[in-house]
Amino acid sequence: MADPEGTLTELHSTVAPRLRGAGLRYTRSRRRVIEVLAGTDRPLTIPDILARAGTLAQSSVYRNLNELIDAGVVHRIVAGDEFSHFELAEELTHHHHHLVCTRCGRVEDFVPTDELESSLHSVLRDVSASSGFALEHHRLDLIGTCAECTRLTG
Amino acid sequence: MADPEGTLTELHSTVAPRLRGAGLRYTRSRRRVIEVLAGTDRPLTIPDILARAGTLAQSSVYRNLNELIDAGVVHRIVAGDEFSHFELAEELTHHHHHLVCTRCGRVEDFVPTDELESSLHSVLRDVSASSGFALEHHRLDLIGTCAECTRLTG
DNA sequence: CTTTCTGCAAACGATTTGCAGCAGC
DNA sequence: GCTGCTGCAAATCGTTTGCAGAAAG
Repeated sequence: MADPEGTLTELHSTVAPRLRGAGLRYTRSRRRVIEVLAGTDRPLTIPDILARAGTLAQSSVYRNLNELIDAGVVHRIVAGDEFSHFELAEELTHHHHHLVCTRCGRVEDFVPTDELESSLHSVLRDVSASSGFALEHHRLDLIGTCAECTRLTG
Repeated sequence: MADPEGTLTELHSTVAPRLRGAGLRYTRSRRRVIEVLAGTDRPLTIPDILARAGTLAQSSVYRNLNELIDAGVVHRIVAGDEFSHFELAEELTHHHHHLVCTRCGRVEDFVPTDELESSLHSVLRDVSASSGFALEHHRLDLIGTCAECTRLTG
């Protein structure tokens, strides 16, 4: 958490007005949660976050995450695993999808090629238009076994 | 559930050996669950299934679904909604993706064009190959508001 | 100061599980 | 018959919530 490049500072100044706009205070706990999420390249579970955050009540983390989600700053991923996973909203980072490991439940990010995204977009527009569905966003997950689990169990 | 075309009979004769292969009996409850899932065009929740199945204990449905999933005959969809949704495995029906409504939690099927699927496949192969991830399958969901909810609430 | 948070512990609710009797083969 | 399944009720466990004291502004 050294932040030599001022990335966190920049992040906080993006997040702060969003919360204020939602009538929320940008408290120390919320800042901590945001920092933890910013300091990783994969969506984290509540236990992950608690382990990295120092002293924070579990209930506060749950509550804060829900508020951050309502404010559009954090995104929840339900992977089928026992825990939900949380990450910063794509708007604060970059568009990506997920690799979900069916053995260990771990979720990792992957950034799609422009080619994939543009063909995806054009087709999705058609589908939603023809079914009267108002598309907000899409979710593309690759399900399988991560490198580590493959190594361990074949 | 008239089944004039014998579709259900055919389905049962596909499912039965799979269960036997997994050391499971194809009991009346399990047949019923399969029939209910076959009789709809969208993934159902446990309450949905109970409402359509006649008299079945909730715990048996939960238990049976898990066994059917282990046997590869049923597939679980976690939509972020309070309940999980269940559908027949694609192998018993056809490949498709989902439209998930963020307002009412309803999940509907959509069948992708060949164009989408083939570009998806080629890119996904690349991604998984380069990350050491053993790809089993993919999941593409469109998230938004369904036609009905749009009509009701704008 | 007033309002909104936090931490604790208790409540919730979807899903799982133990057990006694019943059905599949 | 033996084994595996069902139904019921109780237990589990991730997540939510009520409340009294503590920070934010």
